[in-house]
Amino acid sequence: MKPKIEDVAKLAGVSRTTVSRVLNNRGYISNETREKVQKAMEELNYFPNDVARSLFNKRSNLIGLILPTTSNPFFGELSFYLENICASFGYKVLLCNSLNQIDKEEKYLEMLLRNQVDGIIVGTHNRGILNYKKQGLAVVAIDRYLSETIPVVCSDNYEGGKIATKLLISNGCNHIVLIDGIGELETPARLRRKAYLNVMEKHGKIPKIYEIPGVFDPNSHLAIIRKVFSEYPEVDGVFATNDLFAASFINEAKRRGKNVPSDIKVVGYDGTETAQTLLPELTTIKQPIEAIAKAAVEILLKEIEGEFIDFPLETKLPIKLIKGVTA
Amino acid sequence: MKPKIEDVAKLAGVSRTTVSRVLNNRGYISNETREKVQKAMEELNYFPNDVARSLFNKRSNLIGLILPTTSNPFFGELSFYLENICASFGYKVLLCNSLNQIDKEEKYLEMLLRNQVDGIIVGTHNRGILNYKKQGLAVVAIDRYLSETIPVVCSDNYEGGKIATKLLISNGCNHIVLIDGIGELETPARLRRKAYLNVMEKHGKIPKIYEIPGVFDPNSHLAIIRKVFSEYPEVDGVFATNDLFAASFINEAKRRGKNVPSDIKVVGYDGTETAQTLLPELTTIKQPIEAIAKAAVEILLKEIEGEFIDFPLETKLPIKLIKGVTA
DNA sequence: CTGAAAGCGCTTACAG
DNA sequence: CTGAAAGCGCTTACAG
Repeated sequence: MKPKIEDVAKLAGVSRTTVSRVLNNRGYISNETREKVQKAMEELNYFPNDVARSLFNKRSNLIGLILPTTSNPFFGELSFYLENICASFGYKVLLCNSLNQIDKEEKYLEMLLRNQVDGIIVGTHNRGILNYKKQGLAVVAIDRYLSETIPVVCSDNYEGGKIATKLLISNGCNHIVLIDGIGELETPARLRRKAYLNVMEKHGKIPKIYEIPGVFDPNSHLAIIRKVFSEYPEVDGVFATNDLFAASFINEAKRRGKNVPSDIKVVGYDGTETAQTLLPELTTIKQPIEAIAKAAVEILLKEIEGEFIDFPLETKLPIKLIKGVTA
Repeated sequence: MKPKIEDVAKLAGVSRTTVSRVLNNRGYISNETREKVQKAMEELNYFPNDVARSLFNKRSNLIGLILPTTSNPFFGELSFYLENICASFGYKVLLCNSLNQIDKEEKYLEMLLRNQVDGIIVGTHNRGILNYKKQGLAVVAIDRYLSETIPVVCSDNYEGGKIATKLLISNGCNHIVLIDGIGELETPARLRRKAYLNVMEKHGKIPKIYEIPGVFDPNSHLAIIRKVFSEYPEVDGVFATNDLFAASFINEAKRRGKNVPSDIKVVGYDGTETAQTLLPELTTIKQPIEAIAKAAVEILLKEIEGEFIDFPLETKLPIKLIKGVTA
């Protein structure tokens, strides 16, 4: 049904080898032959079967992308950039939304390996990936330490946490709460918390951390946020480690008749385009999402193309404070 | 390097055929043999090469997903559901962010065909797809009419537009503007506009339509929104065909000292989880994103699995008014 | 119950 | 400059 290389060869009156050669622009072919072949390809509306090519070449030009969920604006934007940048280099992206569930991640991982992906970009917390590094698979992590040999791309989380906390302090807050995701291992994003703790200590203030369990389920934020108000009513500053947490908090504060920023100041994190459009009032730390994507793809391609070891194990990109009105 | 079926066969002391059989659970195999083979597979940490399988089976279990951009919360959430539902049926998703650019769409389309996808889910405006329907490829469109034979899944756009416009009118608005994306052909989403026009006419009100060109670039909203204020200062109601337009409008209104809703009432569209979290005040028409995704995948799989013609050409899912405080 | 052979659609040495 | 042959890693009739 679909034309194959043999059909083209027959129509053009040449061998399959020759057709393959014009397809790949390899070896010598007379112009006459090339034209005959090209005409035949057009006539048949032929395009090559990349599955067959991958099988032979042991190269799929496929990249696996594992992240929690594209529903989240940070990962939605990140996946857009990652995919588009991959496409610009001729790579295709297999999307995996793992919701940070380990069983899902393992299934996705196996799926990607079965599909012979050339590399994997990981934005989830799981450490299971590391088992596969041995298999010679190219891997790059975004904001996650997966193993000593897997390069990481992240933004300057410590600096971001520092700026956010300092801003709240210099704006006169005394009871500053950190609203963070549930305690993941030592991810770079954890440095936001570390910076908060350090700055608080340095200024002689008592830190208070509240952890949201269902990080990617906005409906789960409320219970914890209510706890902040009931347990720590004197709260007058909040550093939320992502903008959705910040928004949920602001919303609940309003519902309780608190004014932001006069009663409570709030700083978020991420600064996605979506959040900036929907909630431009929010003061937040903006991550350079496009730059992160670019760095991640470039490193991964270096790994894939085997350019020795001249890629950095950690790439830290600068963040930026976006001054809104909430802090 | 990577173990292949032959390695397993050798280790287990059987033929490749037999290994394949236990892999696929096909034909008769003695328990003894099966166990030997399974042991060998584990020992070698073997898993099959799906590229080779696809080549033989002429079945890739790959679905192409073409949409404007996962940066946009509607498509971010949609792609999450689509991918997860596909995964639950054993299908993998190749992500394509076309930004509605025709040249990109054509390239993506060719890429998908070369990769032998079993089907394509399309959420972009392009009509080029239709050329390929002949090739026997399964296609389903989300909110787009691509051709007479391609099934469409959408929410009840007309009803949504009607509810939104009526709400503004019943809330006392007299100068209601529609802020819409640039004039695409006859997409189902166009019915939002049609409903607006019909309802306005029925109530003897003058419609005013403003079109935003860079639909997926929030930075481009502002110019048009300013025009609304300068050209039509009496505006007291806005129906925005997506929540980001609505947010941009509200933001500019505030900047101009207008109060929403007392001076101007605003109704948005989409009601994504992200928008509901970041801007819960917004009154909007919520699309049933998960249901749309489910219907789309189910129809596509029916097409792929060739279940005759028992899938509907148009699937219209109900929308819901979310009462916020902006209208 | 098990295996040898052919073939999925390509590409690449190797000859000529 | 061009082609016949072998092979990428699988699976499926067909025999036995």
